[in-house]
Amino acid sequence: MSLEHSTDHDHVHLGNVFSATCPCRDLLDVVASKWSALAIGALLGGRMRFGELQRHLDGISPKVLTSTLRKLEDYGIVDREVFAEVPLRVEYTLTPLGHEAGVPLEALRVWAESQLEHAQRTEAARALV
Amino acid sequence: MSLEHSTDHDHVHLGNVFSATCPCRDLLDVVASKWSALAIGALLGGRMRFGELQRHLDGISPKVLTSTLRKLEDYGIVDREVFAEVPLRVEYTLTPLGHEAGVPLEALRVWAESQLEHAQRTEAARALV
DNA sequence: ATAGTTACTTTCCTTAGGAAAGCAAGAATA
DNA sequence: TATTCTTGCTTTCCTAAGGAAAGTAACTAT
Repeated sequence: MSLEHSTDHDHVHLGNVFSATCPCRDLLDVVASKWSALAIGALLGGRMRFGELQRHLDGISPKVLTSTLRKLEDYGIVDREVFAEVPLRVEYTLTPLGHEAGVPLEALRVWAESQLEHAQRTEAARALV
Repeated sequence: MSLEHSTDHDHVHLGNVFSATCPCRDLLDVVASKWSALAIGALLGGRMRFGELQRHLDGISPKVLTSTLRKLEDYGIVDREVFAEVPLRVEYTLTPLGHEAGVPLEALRVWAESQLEHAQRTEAARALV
């Protein structure tokens, strides 16, 4: 209840996403996207290879998957491991930061899935226009 | 623990965001974006006029704000009210659905803001390349 | 007649998203 | 030896979305 004593569990608010120049705005931008949310969601289940991710994220092109994973890697959300085998094996995992981001993203995913009926209704509404 | 008896509190999983053709994929796409997250976050504080939102969402152009709000309106996440005054007044509010979406989005925002240090580190790392 | 207010729209340009095809590096097969 | 197969990409091309700047409509106040 008190703001006076903070513990290790408290996340200190250093930034403001509403400010255009705050670095945390970029972080939000990277994470708040359809493909990032799905990639992180998939990786919550454990490490995955490029091809596995591509099959899991139905409809993604290899180009977009690459750029999505690279951006997440740049921001320390996923980790990329290359195994010099033949055929080549590349595995992606979530970093601790990625796991943290995964919690609200998972909740968003669950929410979206639970709203199917509503989505169908609005789709029908738009079809009438 | 059991999946046998569901109550009114249970959200039924009707969809799968990982499937490209599932309507809930579109819903996720609309909501999982920088500007949508910020607009919904701002509106969690109560109704707002167009100009207020524009000032609150630092860096957004009126064109992008309009298209963001229109999309959210189409999906039943925000409500738009026009008051025939002079000068014109238009107010935006969250629908119940919007409030639901706001919960995980707020958590994502808080997470992004708490990770400022990390964002600065990665920014510094990229600057070295 | 001019300026001010609000909520946009329009134009133009750049960036991101998406489909399709190509590529590199070996291993296995014919 | 040549072809095929696998994986993890990259490249090219095109369209859609994002962003900056200026313009517009409608009415009030000066």
